[in-house]
Amino acid sequence: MMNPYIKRIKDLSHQLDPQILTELEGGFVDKKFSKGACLLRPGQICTSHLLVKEGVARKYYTHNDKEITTEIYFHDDVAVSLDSYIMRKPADLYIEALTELEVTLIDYSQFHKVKKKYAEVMMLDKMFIEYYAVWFEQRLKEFQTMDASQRYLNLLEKEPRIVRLLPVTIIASYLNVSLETLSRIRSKIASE
Amino acid sequence: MMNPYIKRIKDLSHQLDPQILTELEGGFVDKKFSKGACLLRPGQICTSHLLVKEGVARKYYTHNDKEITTEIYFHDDVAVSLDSYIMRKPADLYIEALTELEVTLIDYSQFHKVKKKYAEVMMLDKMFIEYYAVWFEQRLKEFQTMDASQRYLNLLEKEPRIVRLLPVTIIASYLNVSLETLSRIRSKIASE
DNA sequence: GTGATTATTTGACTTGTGTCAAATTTCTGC
DNA sequence: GCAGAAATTTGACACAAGTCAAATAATCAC
Repeated sequence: MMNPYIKRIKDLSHQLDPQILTELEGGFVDKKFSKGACLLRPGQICTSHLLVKEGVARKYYTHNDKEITTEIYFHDDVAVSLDSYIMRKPADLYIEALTELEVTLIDYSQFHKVKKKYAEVMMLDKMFIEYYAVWFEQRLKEFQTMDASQRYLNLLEKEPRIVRLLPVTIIASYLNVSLETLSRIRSKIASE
Repeated sequence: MMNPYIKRIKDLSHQLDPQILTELEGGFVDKKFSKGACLLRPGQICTSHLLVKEGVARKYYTHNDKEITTEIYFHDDVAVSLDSYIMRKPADLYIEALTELEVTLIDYSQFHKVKKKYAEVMMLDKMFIEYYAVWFEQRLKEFQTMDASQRYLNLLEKEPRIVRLLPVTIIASYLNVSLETLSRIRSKIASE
């Protein structure tokens, strides 16, 4: 189920020296958000990674009053506006709690210090971003090669939790189709 | 013109210790390709970065016999199949010379050795991938929010060299529209 | 230059998907 | 359980963009 590269990152991070882990955890803060709460909004600078412990969140931006959902986070996923985080500039998107949500905030500056000190942490961070880039490349390919139905079926196969747990509005905005089109796709599939 | 983040990466790489530069260059090999030559094809493992010194190249994949161009490289751009390179698995795309081409191959294993030895090189590599991820995110956004004409106008503004120097076939496949549609878009713009 | 090939444009038609509006179903609070 | 709100479905229509085919323009070999 889990991507093998993500698995490798996890395995390696569990093998880190306890001393390093302690230093890393010095920059961790646990926080709870209620459903609908906004963890990041346009104009704010994203100064931490958000590690989801419990609940579901999403990242989205708006364009012509339409919401476009770009990522959906479940347990153990990491939410961050990479653009805002690395360039240290204001974000142009929202990160929102879709349910009651518990996250661990991994503060930029503490994480940065530990990365500078320990090459293996820098390496893990690099691996995380590599995975992120490959994920984006894959997702772009899906938009370039699949029509709406194919994207839906693909999502159903690769991310069944999204289809199972989230309202049509969110699923549609993640697939970048209108509510109505998604509804028609589903009824067509059901009638086959 | 140049992206500020890319500029920062370049500046930092010019400030590297001469000793490090020498070690890095130990893994460099210059190579020439003739127009139409293939630098990488599906099934091969991408074991180096290709730094373009002279000429133009592109990356593309095929889907239902249609070519989809994902990146176009000019002087100083770096071509690599990230997926194949980091996972060390066979590529599923082509990298092709669009003109007579001169590149510097940066070999994986030598580069890897130097990265392990010098944290600043690892850092630069990480910054490169961060940029790549942000670039992909941006490109995905373009496909999600712009129609064919907007994508063309956007390309004209952001990457005029592509529009100016390359045949319609390539431009169309980079914009993910048909030849005919691109042709109509251009004539419509010309008539305004 | 001339003919042959290739690239580009134009035309006619089809289709996927969006939009707006209305109907229906599901969810909520009380 | 019921009223009202919200979410989802269905219908009618419009339009962007694809496809196939033919015409025209540009390029190349000799």
